[in-house]
Amino acid sequence: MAYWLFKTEPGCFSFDDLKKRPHMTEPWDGVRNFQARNFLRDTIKSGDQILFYHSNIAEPAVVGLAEVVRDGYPDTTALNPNAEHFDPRASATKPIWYMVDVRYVKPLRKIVTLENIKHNPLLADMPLVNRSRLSIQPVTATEWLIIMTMAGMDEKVTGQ
DNA sequence: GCCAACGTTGGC
DNA sequence: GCCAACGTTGGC
Repeated sequence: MAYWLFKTEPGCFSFDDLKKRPHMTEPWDGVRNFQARNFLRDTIKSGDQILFYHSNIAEPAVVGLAEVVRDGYPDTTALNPNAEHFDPRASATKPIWYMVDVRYVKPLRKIVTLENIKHNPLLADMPLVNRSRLSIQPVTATEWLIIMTMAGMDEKVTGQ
């Protein structure tokens, strides 16, 4: 079981949007970056835990927890000419882009802002700090525990 | 809304 | 396969 940080612009898809459908899986589609694609296709597995991060807002922050419920599979929005993230290079046999399904777990008791994270030297190696544009990022178990503590979460390792 | 960082594209 | 131009991300 591994830990990840998934970024999203809340104006596009927010943690509340995920919460509205707690009993449905939400495909995490539209990722069009090769490094993030590789994580989605090869590394991220069902059961992995997710820090849900809101970007491109006044106070960017980790706001909640989610969980991967389906391993990577082809992102068919790339094949749909009407879809926002259509990619004419993609095909059914060579999908290029991948996605996973995630489910809502729970909000953090206190959100952990980017500013909070930047102020903690133990989190200085997070891609969020030094390679902020990567939209799907690995999180170490240590980083996860630190962020759970900052978030006021009693249970250090989540799941339920 | 500005702009720096940086990933991607395409000419050579 | 280098690298300049271009486009996008995302913090501020």
